[in-house]
Amino acid sequence: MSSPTSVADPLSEVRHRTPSLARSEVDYGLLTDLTGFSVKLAWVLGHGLLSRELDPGVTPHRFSTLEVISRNPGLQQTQLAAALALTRPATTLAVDFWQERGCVERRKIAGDRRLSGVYTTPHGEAELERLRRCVREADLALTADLTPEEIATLRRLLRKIHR
Amino acid sequence: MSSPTSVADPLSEVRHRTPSLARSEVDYGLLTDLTGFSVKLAWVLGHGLLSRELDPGVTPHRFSTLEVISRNPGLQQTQLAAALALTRPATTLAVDFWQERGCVERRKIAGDRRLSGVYTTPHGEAELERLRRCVREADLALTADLTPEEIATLRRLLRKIHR
DNA sequence: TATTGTTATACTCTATAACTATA
DNA sequence: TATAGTTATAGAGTATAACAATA
Repeated sequence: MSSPTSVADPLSEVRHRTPSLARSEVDYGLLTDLTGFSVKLAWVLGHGLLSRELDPGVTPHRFSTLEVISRNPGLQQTQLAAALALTRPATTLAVDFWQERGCVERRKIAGDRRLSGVYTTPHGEAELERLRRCVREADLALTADLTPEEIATLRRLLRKIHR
Repeated sequence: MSSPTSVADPLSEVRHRTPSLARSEVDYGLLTDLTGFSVKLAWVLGHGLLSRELDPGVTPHRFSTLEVISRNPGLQQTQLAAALALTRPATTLAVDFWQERGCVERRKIAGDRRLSGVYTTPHGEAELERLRRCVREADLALTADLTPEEIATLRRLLRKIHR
């Protein structure tokens, strides 16, 4: 079970810092009828829950970067940028972030000295394993009010949107 | 019907600037199994579609502000801040933005001279009507691959998340 | 002393452009 | 000349704190 009464329920805590169509006194007009606005509210809530779960400085986006590096050893930064829709400068900074923490390293690729592949270090893998647990927990909290069938349906429909 | 072949399909155009689990060569690992990541991708896509549809400078967030002001005449800025999860300084700037464009005005409230209510102007209402059409169009584009039943289901499930 | 709203300031994130080193 | 990656710089957005006016 989760921790006792001393720590507030993270879901309801983050929810109170999120706009709500249902709880609010104000009239949201057209926004109520927009799928995009509902998607945004769900995203704000999910981002808040996950940010709260992760270490300070480790944003959801930075976690995604490390996860993709881990699953694609030797990925070039240009490919990483394409996969996460980052600019190349932003990718440099993201890789710097994890490299400074000893979680990834750049290795020169033989044959073309402009290129370097990015790899997780053993310490990075250990960190990632810990972060993955936080991420799974935040994702469970996000969908806590849904049945497994509803979660599956929601994912299927969202995937039809973003593919 | 929409415009002819000279203008590219906005959905596919924005999609190409969005990360994609399905189209990409890279392995997204755990991210594939996260509802939160799917929500984020859908949000990025929707935000891109809507930004593209609105005038330069008019962000989705600023549209929401104007819509809420319009539907709640005389709302105080503190209430507006609470409804949209803005800080009060951010609310001041958002109201300034629309006031500079002649779309809203602040009116002093009799009885407590600290307070002022925010109202749309006739010009603001006309602008809003035009913007609402853009917003509806972007929302239709976002859900173009879903049936009406699927859209209803998606909204119901998202609402269960953010309430 | 508390509250509404504004101003000042700083920080993060991102985007563009310019630079380097290779090819 | 084109490309991978870096650095420099500027812009948008947001957050905190300090402030003014009023209660």
